[in-house]
Amino acid sequence: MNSLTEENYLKALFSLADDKGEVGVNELSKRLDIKMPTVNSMMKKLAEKKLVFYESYKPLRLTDKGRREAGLIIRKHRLTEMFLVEKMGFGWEEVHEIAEQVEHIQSAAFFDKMDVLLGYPKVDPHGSPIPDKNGKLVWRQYQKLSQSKAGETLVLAAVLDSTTEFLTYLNSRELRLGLKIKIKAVEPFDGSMTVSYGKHTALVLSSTVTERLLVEPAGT
Amino acid sequence: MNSLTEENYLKALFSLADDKGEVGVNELSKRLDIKMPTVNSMMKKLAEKKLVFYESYKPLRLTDKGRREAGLIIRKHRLTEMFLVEKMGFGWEEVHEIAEQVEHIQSAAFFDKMDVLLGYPKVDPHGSPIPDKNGKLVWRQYQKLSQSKAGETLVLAAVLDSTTEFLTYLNSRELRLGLKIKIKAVEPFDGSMTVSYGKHTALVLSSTVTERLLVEPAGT
DNA sequence: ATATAAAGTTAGCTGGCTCTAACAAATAAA
DNA sequence: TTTATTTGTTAGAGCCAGCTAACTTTATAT
Ligand SMILES: [Mn+2]
Ligand SMILES: [Mn+2]
Ligand SMILES: [Mn+2]
Ligand SMILES: [Mn+2]
Repeated sequence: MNSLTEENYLKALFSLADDKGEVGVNELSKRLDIKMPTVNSMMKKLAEKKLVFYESYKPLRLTDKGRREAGLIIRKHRLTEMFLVEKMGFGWEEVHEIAEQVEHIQSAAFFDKMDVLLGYPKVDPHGSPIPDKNGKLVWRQYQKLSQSKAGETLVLAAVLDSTTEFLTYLNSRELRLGLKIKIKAVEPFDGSMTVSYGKHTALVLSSTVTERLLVEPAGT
Repeated sequence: MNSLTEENYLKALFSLADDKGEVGVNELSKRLDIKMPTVNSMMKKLAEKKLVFYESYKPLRLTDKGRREAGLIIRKHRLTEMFLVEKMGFGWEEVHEIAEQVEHIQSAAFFDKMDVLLGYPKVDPHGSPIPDKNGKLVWRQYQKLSQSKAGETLVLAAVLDSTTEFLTYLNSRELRLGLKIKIKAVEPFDGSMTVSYGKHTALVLSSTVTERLLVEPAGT
């Protein structure tokens, strides 16, 4: 059994992995807000447990086992967020912090029950996919809103930032998942977009925002 | 903020307190399955935090602050058990272990939401009272089934043992809270009782069982 | 009253997870 | 290609929560 601490390292490794599955110690250190020497020794420990490939001065990589265990924790996190929103009436901006704690509960039955009650959901309230019971996670092919062009109509599919601050900002603009958004103009200077959706006919989104929104073409 | 470890000590102190509110180090040590020297030093730490009164070679006592904080953890534990049974479909025999972990979640909103969804319950699935928001807990005046006499009719109000094993035994005999039980006979030799309830006309309960069941007079 | 047993304490050690300071390797800049 | 910067590692320390061994105090039996 992995400790709560180890679980948080695994999750961070998983989510920081680049296309090659590689993560730097420095990067991980910054994400977790834990100093590099601490991270370094934890990586040696996780390597002992066959969860991480570790070689001096080389990037870190999760083993299959490590990736699986990370996926299972993320599964618990996302099922929890979904449960909190769908069954307990929380807003999507309130659930990440709570799930960060609940994900460490050791009880398969607890999360299985959530899964059943929710009807085996495929995505969490932020549009992120929920890994299956083997910890396997697959993202649908979304792109960032920032990469779309004027004239396109898109559906808001997921957010890349689940902090209360960002989601509260989206709430204030009535931006929700599933919303159909039309891009009216893109300002070349700073990348800000003028968009329309629902009752909003001309709302401006900064690139800070459009970088954090994932969309798919309308009608998929 | 208290650590998970400190919270478990506080809960144990609370539940072991005798009529004078006193608890011995040895007693606490056995309950927590932690050796006496470890308990001893933790008591000094909790005394520093003004949660317990500690004097060498004298019994331990929770301070008002300690009792309040213990009560609030027990509140979270019992609300969780109630939520698991009432809203998630768990059996009363499955919830204690899960609640033992969930009680440490730091989120007032999480437990407030449970409270609202449950309609402000006064007791948990095992008949134990749920402390109020100030951590105050009051037991109704129940007595042990073992203290009742032949001929009496009683209502099963609470269990003193929430282990899976005991509750599974009760399930197998269809013994549930709220059940009306008539005592047909008490065997003086070993204190075992022959009782009738529901479809059961003559079922024998050992004193091990009757010691763990709390009852009140039928018609209260 | 004395001896024995039980309960409580002290001292010193361990493992888990964190840190800072100093050093080494790899990468980027000049 | 040499130098500077960034990244990664080692060494040594501290705090937390546990342990055993040895000792002291209090309670119980004889
Ligand atoms: Mn989240
Ligand atoms: Mn977490
Ligand atoms: Mn319980
Ligand atoms: Mn607990």
